[in-house]
Amino acid sequence: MRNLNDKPGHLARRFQQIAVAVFHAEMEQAGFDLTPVQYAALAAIAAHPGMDQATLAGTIAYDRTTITGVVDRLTQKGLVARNPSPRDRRAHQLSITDAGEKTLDQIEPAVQAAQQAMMAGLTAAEGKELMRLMRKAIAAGNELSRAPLREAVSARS
Amino acid sequence: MRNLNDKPGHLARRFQQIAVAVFHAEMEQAGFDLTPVQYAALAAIAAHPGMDQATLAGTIAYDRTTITGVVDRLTQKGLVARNPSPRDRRAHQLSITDAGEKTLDQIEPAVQAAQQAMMAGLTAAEGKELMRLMRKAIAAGNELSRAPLREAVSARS
DNA sequence: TGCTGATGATCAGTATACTTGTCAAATACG
DNA sequence: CGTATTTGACAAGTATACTGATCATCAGCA
Repeated sequence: MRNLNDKPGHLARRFQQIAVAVFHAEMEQAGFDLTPVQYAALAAIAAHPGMDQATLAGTIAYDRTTITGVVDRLTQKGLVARNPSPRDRRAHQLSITDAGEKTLDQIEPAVQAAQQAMMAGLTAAEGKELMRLMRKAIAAGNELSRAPLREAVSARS
Repeated sequence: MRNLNDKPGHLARRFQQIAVAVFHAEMEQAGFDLTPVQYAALAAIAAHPGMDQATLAGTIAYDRTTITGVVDRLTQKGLVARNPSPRDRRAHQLSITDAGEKTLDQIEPAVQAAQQAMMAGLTAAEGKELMRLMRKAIAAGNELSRAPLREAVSARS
């Protein structure tokens, strides 16, 4: 009988489920209230200030409609500012606030701890191999999800 | 700077995202409207008829509150029956209907195709190794999520 | 028997994720 | 220059997932 443990789909969900739980736990212990998505978005905005929401979505491989809500919550927490773009009146320019910058610095240890905790059962070599295999599988399937990863093209025109 | 591609948390989310998309695509192509969770629940009920919802949740590692909604939808589709348990008036006994059994048979090829498609970028050996590593990491972190996997105790002690 | 704690199910609330559709602005093209 | 297509953002609707709470019932124990 085929067990659930033989299905990559089940294993993927389960691994991600644990990863999210670990992230939340570390974040709470550090005294912050940031979800994995919110962290990824905040870090991406810090790295590419002035990007619009669609570009942000592509950079971290999230759906555009999901990003709307994420940015809403980050704005509400005062970590991100959303301003009209001078170049495209449809778009919003995203930038990180001072509070956002500070938060990003302070949670870095918790983020590192979470990434290690979710690999706790593996040796260092196994962890590396797991990441390599996931990267390879993801690269092959990138276009299959609605939210493929898109390289952030720096401003050109 | 640390790239997203070095974070197991991001890779896990991305891989799962693609896995779900692939599952949906195969399911739709086969003419069915079952989500991954609904499939897992249906298969588990078929394998252990008469189990209650809490046991089901433990068997496929889902949160109990999530299972409530999943069973609702399966019942609405006529694939699963929910009856009061004769032994515990709090509990609901779950069983698969004839339509559920038939559906389960018919979607099997699509499920297999989905499991293969999400590993398409890997060699067979790599796929096996990816599953082994995920299983190992999951085993170590099983208790960290709110919905740990629980062995379904078959009628034996 | 009465009390206490554990358990099964559900609900309320929050946050992802996705589909589909709409709207306005920008861009491409003839 | 005007139209057709694309694009950025959002709204509505569905389905996971989780936290925390409530409620009824069950089981252990004094």
